[in-house]
Amino acid sequence: MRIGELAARSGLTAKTIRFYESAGVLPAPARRPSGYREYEEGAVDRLAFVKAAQAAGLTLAEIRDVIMVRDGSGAPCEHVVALLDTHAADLDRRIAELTALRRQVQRLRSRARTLDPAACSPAAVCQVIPTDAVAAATRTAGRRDGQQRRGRGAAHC
Amino acid sequence: MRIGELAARSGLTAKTIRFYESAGVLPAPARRPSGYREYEEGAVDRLAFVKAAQAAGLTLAEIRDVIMVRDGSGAPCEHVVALLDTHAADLDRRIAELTALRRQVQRLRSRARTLDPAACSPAAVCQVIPTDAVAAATRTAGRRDGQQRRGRGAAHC
DNA sequence: CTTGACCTTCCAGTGCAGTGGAAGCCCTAC
DNA sequence: GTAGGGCTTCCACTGCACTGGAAGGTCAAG
Repeated sequence: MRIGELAARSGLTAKTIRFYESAGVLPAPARRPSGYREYEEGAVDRLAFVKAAQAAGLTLAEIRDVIMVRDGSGAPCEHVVALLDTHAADLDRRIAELTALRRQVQRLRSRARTLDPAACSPAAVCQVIPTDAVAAATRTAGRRDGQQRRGRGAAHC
Repeated sequence: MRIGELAARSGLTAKTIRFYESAGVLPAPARRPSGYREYEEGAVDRLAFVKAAQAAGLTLAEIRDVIMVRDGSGAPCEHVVALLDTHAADLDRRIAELTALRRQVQRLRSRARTLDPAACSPAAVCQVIPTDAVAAATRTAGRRDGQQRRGRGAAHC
């Protein structure tokens, strides 16, 4: 089948499928004389796996590694289980961070109700966010290094 | 004071301070004849506010808006409270998503213990991640608006 | 023979908050 | 007069998963 049909059958766009090929999660298919990609049935399953693995929180780079193990030495199950464990730990940490941040926001929000809007001084910009209180609480949490986003789901619609 | 001293006093780098100026969260200071930035004391407070607002989950764009309200019409408290409410709702949503994902990963992980590694077929890549199970669980989950962050990093291999 | 859907490649941009580095000026101490 | 540290600007890059668009080739129907 051509890329358009694969896109329709997998629920992805043709553009995304080409991107997946370049990302190494989908093998480069045969080409027609015209240059058009010609996919076999297996491509649908492969894309289903990619979607399922993404939904389980794996990145494309991780999925690519899993697939390379699969296409090389054999069953990647151990590797996958290790990835799941790592992601579970990441999720626990992130959930704890976000929960702490949520509590902090709630505290600020509640405190705001007790403040006099007129008492807000330009120097502090806004007294609802005191310049000394929050820092410690979320210093570990709201750090901004690695992206995440996971949880995806509605990611591609 | 020059930018190096402000950096030391605020706990940021000079580079970050210049970036904040370009992002509109720190007003452009006076310049010495040499072109060096010359900051007043207030800049320390301003940067403390920016850090506190970031710790409370606000983005630089939101902080810039708050500051523009402050420097314009007056007290931005209402605006800030609205932002806090929005972020609280975002956090609730994201925590729920991540919690659902966490449960799903746990399910896959548990199920993996019952599987025979030899039964893994190349077509499915890896039976630990079934191509039909996960989708529904996180389908409702992550919109891409709220960035997550957090250090995933190549935890595998 | 043309229309239009479909396909190709390549380049660039998105969002977020910075970080890295190059090329070059300023200032003080030795 | 030179060594150094600090400062300036500008551009590019990070991570992640796409998405948009341009310029052009392919193919079947009318």
